[in-house]
Amino acid sequence: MKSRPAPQGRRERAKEDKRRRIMDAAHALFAEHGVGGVTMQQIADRADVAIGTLYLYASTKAELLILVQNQKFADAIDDGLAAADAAARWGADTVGVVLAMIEPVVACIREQPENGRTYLHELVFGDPAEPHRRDGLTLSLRLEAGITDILAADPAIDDADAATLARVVTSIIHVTTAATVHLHENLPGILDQIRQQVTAVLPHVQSRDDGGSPAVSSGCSTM
Amino acid sequence: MKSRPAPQGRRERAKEDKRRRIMDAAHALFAEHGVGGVTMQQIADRADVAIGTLYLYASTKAELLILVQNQKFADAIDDGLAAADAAARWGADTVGVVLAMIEPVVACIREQPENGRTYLHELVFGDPAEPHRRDGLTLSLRLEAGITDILAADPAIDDADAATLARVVTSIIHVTTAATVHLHENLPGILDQIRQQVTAVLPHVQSRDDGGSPAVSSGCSTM
DNA sequence: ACTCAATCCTGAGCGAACTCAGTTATTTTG
DNA sequence: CAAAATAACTGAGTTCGCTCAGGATTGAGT
Repeated sequence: MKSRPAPQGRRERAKEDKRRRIMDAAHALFAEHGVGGVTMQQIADRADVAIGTLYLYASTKAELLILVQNQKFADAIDDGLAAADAAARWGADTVGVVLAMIEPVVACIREQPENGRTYLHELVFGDPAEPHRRDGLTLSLRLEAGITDILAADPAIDDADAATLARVVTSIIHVTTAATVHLHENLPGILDQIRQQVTAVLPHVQSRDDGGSPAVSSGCSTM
Repeated sequence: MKSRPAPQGRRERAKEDKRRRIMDAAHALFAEHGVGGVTMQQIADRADVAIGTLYLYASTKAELLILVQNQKFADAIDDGLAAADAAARWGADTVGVVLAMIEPVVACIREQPENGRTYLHELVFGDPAEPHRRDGLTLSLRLEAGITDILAADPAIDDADAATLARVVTSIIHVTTAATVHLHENLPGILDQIRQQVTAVLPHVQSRDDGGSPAVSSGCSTM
């Protein structure tokens, strides 16, 4: 009766609609007040569902945050991959390419420090069984794989070490962007800290200032 | 009446006694059930104080955990420093010395995984204003300083880089010991992961089996 | 010995994350 | 189309971390 219910059952559509409302509500409230400044009840009210329903879509407040942040994170990683590609084509050295890749990601995390910190933390330390967290971890792996590729392209880096070093770089990013010690610093400051550590870690031309060694280099590669 | 009240006022003694009881209760219950399996009320009961009183001695459940764990952590660091000294005297290479230093610390954290993970996390991500957390951070710095010394003693490592690399090593330890991904692994497994990463990170003699290219390099720089 | 600050302790109560038994809406079956 | 089966939703209730107004204890002043 009354026209075709159209694609799929009505139930599916209702669910999809609810998911949207919940995500929108959570996104808006988290963005405005930070995770800690919002209650699940508020989100449920804004999404016009009961709290119980909210917990059907995200089994935890953290999961809800992750659900929302995954989107931004995914975009940031895509941006980073593109930027890294551009930088590599432009002739930047390995550290430069890595930083180009990282920059959007760090910016995304530090955009709203509280949310970004909590997000990162929940990803790494939370229960990977939760579905949204799983998605986030997959994203995280994509980031790490991207870094691995960049490192593997450097002739000075043994291919066998590339993955290990990429993991190290990931740890550096995680701690530097999320630790309370660095909370007061702005984005350029954070990126500098990361650059310093990544530079020290990669088997690059050691920047000695005792003479006149060319800084940017990668020029040592024979390409 | 009745003998000398002895050292200081009675109040001070009562406070000291309470602190002891609280720490003992927290220590025992955390050890047996893990942080998540114990309520503040249980701790208060066991220490024979009111909950309100508990919060006078540790302003947060996390702070209470930190208060308890700091002791073990401090001991572990001392053990590590001693072990590193021994290893160095014995002639171990830099990675070996670093691992000797780290081993007791990792063992301490993984002794009761849940508590160790939470402890580490609260240290790094919590509010440094809380006094006990401050103490823990100081310990953390001691660990990092120890690693810095070890690295600085290696002629292959630029003194300027030692501190930076020590921070990287600290990040590696933090993520590898506390991330959920590594939760299932046992202590040797964790230490292996750390060894692998530390080895990749330090500008050591790269083990090349491809023939004869002089490994250490940095040789591409014109120095 | 009495008063009276100062300090410390107490536990009922509050807020918020999360649960679950019961209800309602949708789809399937006869 | 009605009835049964299934899936989804609801919100009062539970738990636990944490607070704070009031009560008890101590030690100094007189």
